[in-house]
Amino acid sequence: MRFKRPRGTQDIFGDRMDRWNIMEKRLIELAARFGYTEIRTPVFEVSDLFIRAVGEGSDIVSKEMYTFRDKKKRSLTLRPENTAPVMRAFLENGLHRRGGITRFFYIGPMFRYDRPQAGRFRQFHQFGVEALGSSNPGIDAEIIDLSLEVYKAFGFRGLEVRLNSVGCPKCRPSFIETLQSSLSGLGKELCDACSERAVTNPLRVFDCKDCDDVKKKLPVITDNLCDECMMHFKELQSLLTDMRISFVIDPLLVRGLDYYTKTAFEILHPGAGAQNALCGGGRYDGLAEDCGGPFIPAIGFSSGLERLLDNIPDDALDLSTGRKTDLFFAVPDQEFCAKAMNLASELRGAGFSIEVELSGRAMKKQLKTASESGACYTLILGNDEMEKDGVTIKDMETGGQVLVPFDEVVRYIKRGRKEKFE
RNA sequence: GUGGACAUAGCUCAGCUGGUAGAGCCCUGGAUUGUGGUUCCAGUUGUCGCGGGUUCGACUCCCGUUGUCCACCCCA
Repeated sequence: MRFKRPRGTQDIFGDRMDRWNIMEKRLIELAARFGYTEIRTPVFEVSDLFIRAVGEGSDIVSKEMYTFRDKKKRSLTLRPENTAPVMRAFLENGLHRRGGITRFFYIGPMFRYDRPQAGRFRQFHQFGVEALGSSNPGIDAEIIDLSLEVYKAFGFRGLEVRLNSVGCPKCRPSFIETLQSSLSGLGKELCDACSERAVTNPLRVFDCKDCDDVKKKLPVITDNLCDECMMHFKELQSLLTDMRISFVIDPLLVRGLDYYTKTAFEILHPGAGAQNALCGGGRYDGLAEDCGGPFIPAIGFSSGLERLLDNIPDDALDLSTGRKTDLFFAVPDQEFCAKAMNLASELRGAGFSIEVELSGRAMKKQLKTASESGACYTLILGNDEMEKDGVTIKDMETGGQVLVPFDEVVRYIKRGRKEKFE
């Protein structure tokens, strides 16, 4: 074969497709239970949206975007994340004029030109939630609660909520300054990578795994918050405590996207390897203004669905309930296909699902396929049956079979419905 | 973008220090001339990822390339 799927992409079908469908259905139900409605935005946007929102210095923008030009030379980008597009849609459609809180969820593919690895793809899928229009810490708590419910719904245990506040434009710049000066005083105690980070993106030093000793000497953001951020942070903590949601304050948690303010959180799944962050989120009070809109405080999170699906405990997602077809139609003589298909549509009209075997293969194979399809009854239409104006109906559990006249087939199957299909 | 491992039949894999490929599953046919989920028999599996080099000869060694996996950067 000449063609292969592009690097970091995947074909989803069969059992895995079933699992995806079950997972998505459950996510949508859960979001609805919290009053979130779905929003679908384009998979590509004007490149500037991401450059402005996510931040020019971020890795996402500097090396991971799928950017291309269309025939009018406009620069477009396959969305690497969906918070900025949702905010763009919110503003563009004038939804902020409705007032109150707007709650959206989304589910769909995202694209990042990154090196594929366990739980990481170039086209991947995210489920995410955005609540726009409130700076109340209560909505932060709601979002964290919702994100945890997602994983509970799939049988996860032992999850850990990491919580931090990354400040706001009032307090973060001065913190970064003190951080930088304290970093420059450390000189060679820093690893090579961190020496660079100290200049380009000092907050990222907190992510370094080699510089643990150094980190203890650094100032901590939660000690340097302005009054407003501090109060927000404290209120959120007490709300979470009231809601019996346990969390770990992690002053080293910094998010890679520029738009985050105040609350930042992650949900960790210990034992998932390097890709143990199942979901990340936070508040982005400045994003609406960055996009040229009014001040709209907002918070959200997004969850990587491949990571979710691959980490679901084995016993938690039951696939055995989904019978594919009720009935199977074996047709040993292909000349009778038309008659079989007519009967099949009659049965479909009566609400049954039925698969018609049109390959003309040996009976043995047809029955084998019937067996694997999980059908309760197999209808057989060949020479013998045609001569008697009926079809053979075989009960796949008992193996017994009877000849049923054509005009009684639907009634016969319906009679069996009670025990077989309910 | 960096480092490491790997790449053989549709799938899972074997193939020792170079002599041009094998098993299981699947699939097809038969025992059962139209009857499955259990047997038994037989058969088809293939540019040994791609390109180049060394060699009388390369799946095997060397180089490059593409892809996969793992880790880093970063992130979901």
